[in-house]
Amino acid sequence: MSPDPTELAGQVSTVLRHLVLLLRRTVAGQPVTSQQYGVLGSLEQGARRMTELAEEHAVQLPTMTVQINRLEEAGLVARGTDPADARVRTVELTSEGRDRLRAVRQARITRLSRELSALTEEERATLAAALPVLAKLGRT
Amino acid sequence: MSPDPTELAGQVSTVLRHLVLLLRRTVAGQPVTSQQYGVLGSLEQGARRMTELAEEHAVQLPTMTVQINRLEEAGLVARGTDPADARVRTVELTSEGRDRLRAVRQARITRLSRELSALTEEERATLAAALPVLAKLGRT
DNA sequence: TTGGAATATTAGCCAGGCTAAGTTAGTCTG
DNA sequence: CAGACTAACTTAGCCTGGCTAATATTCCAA
Repeated sequence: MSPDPTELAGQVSTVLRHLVLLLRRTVAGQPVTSQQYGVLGSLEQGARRMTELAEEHAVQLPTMTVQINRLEEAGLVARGTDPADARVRTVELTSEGRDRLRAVRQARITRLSRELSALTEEERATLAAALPVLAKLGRT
Repeated sequence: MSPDPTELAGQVSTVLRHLVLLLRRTVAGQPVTSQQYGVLGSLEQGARRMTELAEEHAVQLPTMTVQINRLEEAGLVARGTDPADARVRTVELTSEGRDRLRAVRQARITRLSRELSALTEEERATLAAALPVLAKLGRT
C-alpha cells in the first residue's frame, strides 16, 4: 500500500533486524558453521580455485585460506593443483564433505519447511512472489 | 504459484544466501559495527539492564559486557546503577551515542532507499506485502 | 543469619574477518 | 632472454564477537 522507497526502507530495516537475529539463533551450534556450509556449497559443482571462492564469498584471500585450512583438517575438502598454472590451488569436496553438505542442507531445509508450514497458503504465496524481488537487491 | 513448503524452503535458502552476502558487503567498514549499531538501537528508548540487552540480542551476558565496554570506551554509552537493586548495571546512550545512532541509521536508510528506488513500483508493492510474513517467521 | 539465586564481570578459548609481507610462478618488455 | 612486473596463494599478526567457567557482589528466603 505504501511503496515509497524511504518509508519502505525503514520497514525493511526492522524486518532485517528480526531476520538477522533469527538466523543467529538458528545457526548456533551446528555441525558446520554457516560460513563453512557456504563454502562447501560453492564446491558442490566441482573443484574451484581459491580466488574464485574468496570472491564469491566477498572475503579476502587470506580469510579463505584459513577457512579452507580448517575444512581440510576436518577432512571435508582436499586441495589440488591446476596442471595449467602452478600458482593456483584448487579445492574440492571429499566424499565425506559431500555427505556433510547434504546432511546439513537437509536439516536446514527441514527446519525452514517447518517454519513455512506454519504460514497460511496465502502467506506462502506472498512470500514466494517477493523472492525474485529480494534476489534483485544488490545487483545494482 | 508453488507454495509447497519444502520447495519454497529451498528457494528461500538461495535468496537468504544472497541477502547475507549483500549484508556483509554493505556493513563492512562502517563507523560502528552492525552489532554495535544493534545495541545502540536497543538503548534508544532509554536505559536498559545488561541482562535485557543480552537476551534481546540472543547473546550471553559476558558477550554483552564486552560489547558495552567497547561502546563505553568509545563514549557512546554510559553505565549506571539501579537504585532499587545494587546488582544491576544499567546502560544508556550518551548524547554522542545518540548522534552516532541517528547518523548511522540515516546512512543505512539512504542506502536502502537507493536500492529500493531501482525497483519498479510493483516490485516495491510485492516486497511491502511480504514484510509482515517475514516478520512472522521464527515467532513460532 | 546463612545459603542459595541472581547480576555482572573477568579470563581464556575459538571462529572469522582484515592488512601487510613473503613466496612462487607466469608474463611481458626492452 | 633477463629482469621486472603481475598474479595466486600463504603466513603472521591484529581485531571483533561469540562461547564457557570461574569469580565477585548483592539479594532473598528459610
